[in-house]
Amino acid sequence: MIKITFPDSSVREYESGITGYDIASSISPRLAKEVLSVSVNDELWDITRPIVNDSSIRLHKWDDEEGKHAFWHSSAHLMAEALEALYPGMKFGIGPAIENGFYYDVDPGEEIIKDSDLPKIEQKMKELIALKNGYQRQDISKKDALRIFKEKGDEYKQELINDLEDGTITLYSQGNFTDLCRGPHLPDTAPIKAVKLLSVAGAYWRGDEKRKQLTRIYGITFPKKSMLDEYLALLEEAKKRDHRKIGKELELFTFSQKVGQGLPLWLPKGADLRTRLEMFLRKLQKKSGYDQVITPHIGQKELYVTSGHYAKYGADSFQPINTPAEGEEFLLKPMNCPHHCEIFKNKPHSYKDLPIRYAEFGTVYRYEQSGELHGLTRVRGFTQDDAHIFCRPDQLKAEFIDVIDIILYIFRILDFKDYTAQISLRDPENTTKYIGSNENWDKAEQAIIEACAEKGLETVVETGEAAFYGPKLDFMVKDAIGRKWQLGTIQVDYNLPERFELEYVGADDQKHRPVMIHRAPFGSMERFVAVLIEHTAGKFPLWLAPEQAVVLPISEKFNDYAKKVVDLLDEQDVRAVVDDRNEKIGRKIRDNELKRIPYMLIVGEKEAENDEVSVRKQGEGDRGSMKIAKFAAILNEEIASELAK
RNA sequence: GCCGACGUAGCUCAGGGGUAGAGCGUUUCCUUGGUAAGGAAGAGGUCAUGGGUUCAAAUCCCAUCGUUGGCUCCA
Repeated sequence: MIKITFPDSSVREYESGITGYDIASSISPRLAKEVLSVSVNDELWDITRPIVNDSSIRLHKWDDEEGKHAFWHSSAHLMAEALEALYPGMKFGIGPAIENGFYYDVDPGEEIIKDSDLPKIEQKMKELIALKNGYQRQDISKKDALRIFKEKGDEYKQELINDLEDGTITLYSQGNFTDLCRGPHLPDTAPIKAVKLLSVAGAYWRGDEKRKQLTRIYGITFPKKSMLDEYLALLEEAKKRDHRKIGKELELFTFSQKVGQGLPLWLPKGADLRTRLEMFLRKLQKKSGYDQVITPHIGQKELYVTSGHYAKYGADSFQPINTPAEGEEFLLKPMNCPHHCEIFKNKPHSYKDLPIRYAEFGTVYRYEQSGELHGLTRVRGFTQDDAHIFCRPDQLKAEFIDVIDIILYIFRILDFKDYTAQISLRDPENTTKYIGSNENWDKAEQAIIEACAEKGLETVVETGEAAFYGPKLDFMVKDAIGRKWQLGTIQVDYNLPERFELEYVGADDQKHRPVMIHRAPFGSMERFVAVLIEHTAGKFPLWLAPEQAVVLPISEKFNDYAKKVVDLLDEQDVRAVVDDRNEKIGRKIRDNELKRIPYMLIVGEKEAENDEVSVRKQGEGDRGSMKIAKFAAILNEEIASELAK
């Protein structure tokens, strides 16, 4: 007999050799039907694998990550089986479960797999599901594993096996398909009731663009047909929040082929929104001791040679601008830090002056590869809400924490709850990617980790994700369909102060090197506005809305009164416009609802007689009539409460 | 940059080897209406651009540009 410990710490005895499935059955038939995988001493197992030692277990159903994972991973194998049947000789890379579904990277040789081939692959998968083949696990020696895949002619699997320890290698087979795999898998294909292959993409083998590009097929499966329908409906719904769509509908921004790709044109309402965000941050920064500076859009190439950016990015960025005078070379400003370093050097600084905080809404230009451009979230010309803090080493942590506070404050005001704070450290295996001494890197990384710990900030650590000159703390926020974008960023830098030979005079009358913090709470105005649009679906908070109210005259007879209302509201700092089209009130309401203007003010004979407006809130409906001044007061109160979070 | 998809009126899209369609928007006229689409008439397109095939190309083929789902990259 063995002892099985459950998550609630209860312990039951079972015969040695019991399986996860058997344990689930012993609890309830329903659980047995739903269990997909099992964690045995925190290792994920098949529910058919015999447990022979005392263990603590967790059973996973569809609702658990681990359950879905087994389901989708098994689906990936199923797709591979279908592919092998349809395309004999196809070679396989890796095929994992992902957050939503699964993919498989395959090398179809001479064949090209297109979107239009997906239905026939789906069809094959459905045929294979009907066979209800079991997934068989098999331990195998490294030598045998290599032999099998060598015979099959699959060099990708051989490469993977070569990186594995002998004694840890397992194969899984279902039907005619055998794959190198750690598992776990479903007992058989029967639970897979709905299949949808979503897209075809190119993906470099092992993520290395110097290696062969394989064909990646994305798919998703569900235990019920209705769940697939719901998922697809959800995706459709999410697409309605796409900032590119809403940006067009609400006339916030546009692009022009003639101006160039990745170069956004802000339309009046978008510019208004963006300016308001800038003013908001300006005010916040003023309170936090920042000084606003302004620097030019180009700088001598030499400036970026000094900063190290030219060596790192020069070849892959916009090329130098040449002037009629010989030998002059300028670069479009790809970042503001070198300029700010030169501002710091404008005069000598005492330790008493520090920290010095230079802020600038600095527009920068970066040559992003064409395939990387994406709406407003990835562009070639954008404006960073940048600032550089020059401080003494003993001030670093406090400064860092202050910046975290600014970012969290902004997220709170704008209701961004679902964010990830990511600490990006350098890859210790590959230090040539970075500049600066090991000692400085260690100090900088330590400072970030300590500051986060002190703030009690929940973080994830990514090694190898640091900037080339220093580690950073990034705040990642998801868009409508779940893609993560970096918004706020804080970076510690010991390198630029050294390269620019920045100094201050200490209490000891000696020269010392300041530490630098790069930070941008929004990240860039473009990306921030994009994510804000997707979060709000274009229904901006009142304080940000380009138009806060629209006055709707019942008939053209009341257009003059409507204009008077707008003027009166303007005196109370309320942004209002008139819809004076020759349309019925129902039509005006509909159109302005769709424009997401927060308040509609309906005016006709009754209102004109009493200096009133009939108030209607966007998405909510009639709020009754009130004096114009009262409405303005209510609106300003609402704004105050939005900004008091 | 790479793999896949797409590009038709301001917007959303249908069509498709025989010379251009719808709805919305826009313009004019009628209507002056009280809480989510009033009516009529008109204007508007070198079917992304450049080649090729063909008696004939918006339609088929190639290239380029742009957009897009991914990959890589992201100072």
